[in-house]
Amino acid sequence: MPKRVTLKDVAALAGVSYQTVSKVINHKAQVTEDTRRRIWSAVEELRYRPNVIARSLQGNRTRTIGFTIRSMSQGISDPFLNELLTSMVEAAGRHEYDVLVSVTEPGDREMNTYERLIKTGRIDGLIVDGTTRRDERLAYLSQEKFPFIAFGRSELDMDFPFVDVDNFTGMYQVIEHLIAMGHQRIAFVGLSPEPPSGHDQPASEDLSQQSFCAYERRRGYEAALAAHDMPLDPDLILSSQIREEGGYQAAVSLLDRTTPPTAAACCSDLVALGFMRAVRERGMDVGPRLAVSGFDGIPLSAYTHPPLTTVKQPIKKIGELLVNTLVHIIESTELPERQILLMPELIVRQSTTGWA
Amino acid sequence: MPKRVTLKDVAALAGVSYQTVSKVINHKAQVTEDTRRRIWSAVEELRYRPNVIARSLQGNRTRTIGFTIRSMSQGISDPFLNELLTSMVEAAGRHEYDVLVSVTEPGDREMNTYERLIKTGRIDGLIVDGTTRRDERLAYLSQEKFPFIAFGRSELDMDFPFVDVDNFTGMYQVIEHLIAMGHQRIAFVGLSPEPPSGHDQPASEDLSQQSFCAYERRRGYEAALAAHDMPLDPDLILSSQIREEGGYQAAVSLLDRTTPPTAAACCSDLVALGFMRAVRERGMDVGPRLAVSGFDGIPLSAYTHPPLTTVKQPIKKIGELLVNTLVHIIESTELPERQILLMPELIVRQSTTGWA
DNA sequence: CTGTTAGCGCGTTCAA
DNA sequence: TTGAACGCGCTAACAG
Repeated sequence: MPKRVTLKDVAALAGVSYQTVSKVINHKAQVTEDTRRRIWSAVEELRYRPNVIARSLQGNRTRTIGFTIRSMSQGISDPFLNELLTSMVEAAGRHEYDVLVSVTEPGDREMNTYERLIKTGRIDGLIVDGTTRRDERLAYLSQEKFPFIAFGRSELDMDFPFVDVDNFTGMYQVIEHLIAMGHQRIAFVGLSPEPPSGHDQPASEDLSQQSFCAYERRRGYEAALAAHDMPLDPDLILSSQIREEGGYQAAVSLLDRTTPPTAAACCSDLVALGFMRAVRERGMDVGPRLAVSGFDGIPLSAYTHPPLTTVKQPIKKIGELLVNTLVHIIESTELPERQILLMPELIVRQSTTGWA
Repeated sequence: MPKRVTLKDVAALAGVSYQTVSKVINHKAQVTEDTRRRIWSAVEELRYRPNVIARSLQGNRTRTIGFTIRSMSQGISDPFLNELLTSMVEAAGRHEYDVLVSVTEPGDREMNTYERLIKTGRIDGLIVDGTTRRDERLAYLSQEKFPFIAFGRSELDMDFPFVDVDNFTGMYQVIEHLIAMGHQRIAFVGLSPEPPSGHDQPASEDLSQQSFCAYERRRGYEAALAAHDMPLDPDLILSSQIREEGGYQAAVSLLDRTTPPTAAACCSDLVALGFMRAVRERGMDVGPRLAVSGFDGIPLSAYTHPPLTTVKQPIKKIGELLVNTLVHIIESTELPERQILLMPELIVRQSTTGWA
């Protein structure tokens, strides 16, 4: 580790006290033009950069925001992370903040992780991903009055800041589209964090385990059917693991029935891909007679075979809004909006329409 | 922001000096069983957690490692990031380190970003991604004697720690496989960071801009052809943007020729997907007569249509090795190996063999 | 205009 | 076995 240059080194070279250097660097000083120049040239010569740790200690703020991803099998969709993280880090940079990433595993020790995160003083605020219907993490952070923002909502008896996409409407639009294409038996492939449960048995009845966004999407499915006076057949509602394999298995279980559905609305693009693979393995074609839709709008969805009908989330914008809003909260500056709901966009492609 | 509990608060409650508390907490004290118990119960009651910023300042180490991703269009493949980052963060956690993520954009200001990163004292070491053939970042870090490790090698006149995959051999194996399948005209679709250049004109001759791993893969391609006495046709070597779109465009340019190739070895799975889409749009089938291969072995590659022949990188292991090695370097502890080269694994699927 | 004193929370002396 | 003094690098408040 190279020796670090400190204020005192600069001060020595410039022939002033180091406190004066500090003032000049922070533009909080009335100094003669001469000493200012001496100081800045010493800074340049020594390539001095202020120690952010010392600054943090003294200022009681780290200019760092935390971001927790839930390890594998839950939380954000793979191909999103890059884009989300990049947009968050870039947005943070614009406010001169850094981003610290932590991985948390749902379970007993999870709250300990959060406690450590917020009580050791290494971050000024936290971005929480993958909210559940009853998310204790949010309740905890709120109770501790720690600045945070959630990517996704939750059914809590409290207000908290969030950025979310209207998953209900997104799925509603998908189902309406499928109905418009003439489908009568539309399956819904939901998400479950753990190994696939069978039919309509959520992996656990515990609301604190159920993904909020998956729940919203399912509500959108049910509402759309109801709005068109179509029956809700519990046998057509599955939940699958979050990745390709889950969709594959769901498809197997659906397609081998005597009366399989003619359309499947999947809760993620990756799941839809797994689903489509199973379809092809059975020698069938994905298209108007057996429609498959995804959710997320990952870039890849345009390049699958057939290209996937999906709902696109404005992921870059989400990252920016999360960071910008959180920074406002941290700095207690004026805030246009603490709760932001974005509309997703239905993208219709050949996986539901065929090649016409 | 809630008020923070400090050592002094604990000391007051336990009725001892705060220095004593510090010793007990760090297990560096001979104290009576009685005071020890009083202290720990005070810690519990107050839910005291040591302030890591203060610790960092005093100890001159932050227990934080930095990870720089190159923003969009370069660097690590999308679907990898989640897995790599997760494995890195988890591995770091085992050493009680955190991970700070930065985004850097290749260009003039890039080195400033690195200077800031290492001179402001916020990280103890750095993991550098997306190395180029002549990577000035590595030279700079090395010259500054800042602890770092690269994901990927570089052609520098110096030794530095890295974890890399043998991309040369990986691509070599792909080409041998294609040759064994009877192909005589095998195209190579390389990677270029910027908008696609035409033929064999690297976006720039500047080695500091050329991706090292892409170069290695191309060398593997050339070596395999040579080993089988096959001619090297410059017209069959393209470079494409790193994502799906690039593969799509490369395919368009290849397939519309009078004598198109019968196989295409792509430098990434995403590129291969774009390629395959273009093939299908022309009413052709990907398979033994028009083979396409990828590189990376992202989970998705098993679910494409047809499933993609690819080279799988042990990404989780890479993340762990990067972190473990870097921590050894930071702490100057014994080190089994500073330069680690992992063998990738060829996975043959139907995109080159067809459905038998 | 500039330097001095003080303290952020902690770990490490060294005395008591 | 415990506590007092000191300093990590910096900024803030005040004194000169």
